[in-house]
Amino acid sequence: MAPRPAGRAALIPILGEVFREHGYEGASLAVIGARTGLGKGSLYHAFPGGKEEMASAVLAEIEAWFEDNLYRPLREDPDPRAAIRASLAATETYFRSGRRVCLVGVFALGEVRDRFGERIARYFAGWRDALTDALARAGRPPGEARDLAEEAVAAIQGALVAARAFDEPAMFGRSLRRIEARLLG
Amino acid sequence: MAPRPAGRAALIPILGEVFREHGYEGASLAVIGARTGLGKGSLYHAFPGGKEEMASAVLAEIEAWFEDNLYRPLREDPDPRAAIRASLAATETYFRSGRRVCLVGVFALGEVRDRFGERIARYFAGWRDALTDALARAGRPPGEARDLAEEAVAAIQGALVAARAFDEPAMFGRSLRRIEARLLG
DNA sequence: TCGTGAATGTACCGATTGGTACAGATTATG
DNA sequence: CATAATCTGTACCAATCGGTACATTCACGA
Repeated sequence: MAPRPAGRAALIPILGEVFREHGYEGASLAVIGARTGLGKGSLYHAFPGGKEEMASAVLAEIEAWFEDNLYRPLREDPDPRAAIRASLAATETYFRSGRRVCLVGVFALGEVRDRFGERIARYFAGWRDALTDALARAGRPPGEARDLAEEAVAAIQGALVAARAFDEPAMFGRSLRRIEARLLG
Repeated sequence: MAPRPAGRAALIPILGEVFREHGYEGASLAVIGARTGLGKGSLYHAFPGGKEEMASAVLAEIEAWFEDNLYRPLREDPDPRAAIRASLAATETYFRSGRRVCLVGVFALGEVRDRFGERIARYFAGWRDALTDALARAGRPPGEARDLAEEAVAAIQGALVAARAFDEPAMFGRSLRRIEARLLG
């Protein structure tokens, strides 16, 4: 596939934040235009498929980031315990210590799940499986590893919801530390 | 306050489902009308404040339901361990074994949080505090009780997100059983 | 300096949004 | 039956939605 204009790449993080803050349907072309400083002409030039293509590009970037920065290290780091610790630290940074919301989680709860269902499931499954792998390599019995991983992935999502519901971002860090204790304890 | 027409009460559960499925902004008057079988005239007669009043009424019903069926029993049941078990069973039933989403959680993640922020926080705080109370009465040290409660409330939200992301409602029941083990173990 | 294609802003499209106005139907009360 | 209050459907409103069309501007190679 032909390389898209460079500007496109720069837009994706902005689009990500807009989708995070407003959700898929809530992210109108008006607010996207305002945040990117671009008119519809430019937006549709970079993303001929409109909003759907924008969201798809954002999802692709997120998938790639998590694969590179979380899943692969969890699977491949020779020190699985260190990898688990590092992955939780990266998670805290990525979600801005609870001030940022998980776009995939938001999508999962909304109507857009029908549109991106496969990729949403893949994002979560990738996380769970990578964590399962690390836990197993750290000595956990396979079944227990998978259970713990499933629990941790869900707990992270829940911590993001709760931190936002309480309007208390610090809750996210507390949750991550509890999760780390459970995983490594 | 004067009692609203009886029809109003019957509408609220329907409105709740619509808001759950579509979110606040996604629940257009068109779909609300279709689901309730009522025209705008009737809807605005029952809820002069429009969508905001509808959502507010739904939230009020949810708050009351949780207070009556979860929070108060957790605080008052002389057998706190039985109360915790019962509250988790009620939770599984309420969320239809993971097929139903938490409206308050959905609101917390969306833009509507600005509109209902206080009540969203109160819903979560009520849950956490009631569970903290039961755990303390069951013999947990106060700090540990509160931590466990916070973790459990977040975990329930996370389990709902994950169950929907994986499109695997059974995950919710699994999570609840793990939570029960942690709380009572 | 010119030409060319990419990049961009703007006007516009039909559809839909939340909300209002109001006339007519329905119901309860005398 | 008559009258009044309560409901309810429909037509309508301005604003906004996602998306298209197109004329203009821009950067850059020949």
